Amino acid sequence: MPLEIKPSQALRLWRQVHLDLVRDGQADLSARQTAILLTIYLELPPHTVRGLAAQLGVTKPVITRALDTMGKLGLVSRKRDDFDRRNVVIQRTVAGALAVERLADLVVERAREMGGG
Amino acid sequence: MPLEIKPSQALRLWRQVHLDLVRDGQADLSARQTAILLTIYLELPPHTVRGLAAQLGVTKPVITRALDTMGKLGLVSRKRDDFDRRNVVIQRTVAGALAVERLADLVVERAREMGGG
DNA sequence: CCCGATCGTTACGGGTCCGTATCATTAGCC
DNA sequence: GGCTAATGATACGGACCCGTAACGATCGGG
Repeated sequence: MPLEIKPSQALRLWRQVHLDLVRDGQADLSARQTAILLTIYLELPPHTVRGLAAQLGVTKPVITRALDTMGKLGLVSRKRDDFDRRNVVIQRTVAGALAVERLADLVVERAREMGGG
Repeated sequence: MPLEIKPSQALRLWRQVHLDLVRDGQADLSARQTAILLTIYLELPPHTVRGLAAQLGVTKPVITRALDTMGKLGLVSRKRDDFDRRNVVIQRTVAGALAVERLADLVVERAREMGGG
């Protein structure tokens, strides 16, 4: 039961949601940061810097910096792993979950408004 | 004939497409840049700095800088308006059109892979 | 114990972007 | 011509991000 969508619809949806994000004055997340955020909130824990770097195909400092920024925004938090103290476990936050939920609603609503074609 | 999509589908689609963009090593466009690019390629010309700034709800320097960056990437180009030489007309490019088309195909394909739920 | 391997972080030099304020150029009108 | 209004570009100080390289902390096996 695949999701049917035409190229022109896809582009209009993509544009409209990005317009909404910009106009809402939300944090202007890059593609990398968005991918990291959604991976944390959609994939099963635990999440580590190493694992995220591998999934995204980027270096570890990229993840560290993104977590720094999103941490300041309250979207994620970090905690040392007590079983292997070299690891850092990335945790979800209430604010992050809310932001993700709002994004989902935004996409759903804008999709609903997309006429056929 | 609205486009039906569930919140969980929307999030998975959003994540997967962003993952693809990151992994393809493409230019890591911000939400603002994406909104600008798609507006130029989806809305009817002519496009001006002023008009784009108004549509996005941002200041003019934001548009100027974004056009600088995308110009270097070959995604857009600028030309002075011969009828009113204060204006700058933003033009599409072959590379830009290709990039937009690739994005559309990416979204369509990833949507097709989204199972129900 | 110690030493190599692995973890996440930090340092560095360079680039981009931000918002505000200012600028040069052009248009339009008297 | 001179004035105002409008356009897009630029200057500024500050913040963020990049990739590479190095770092301290920790684990685990000999």
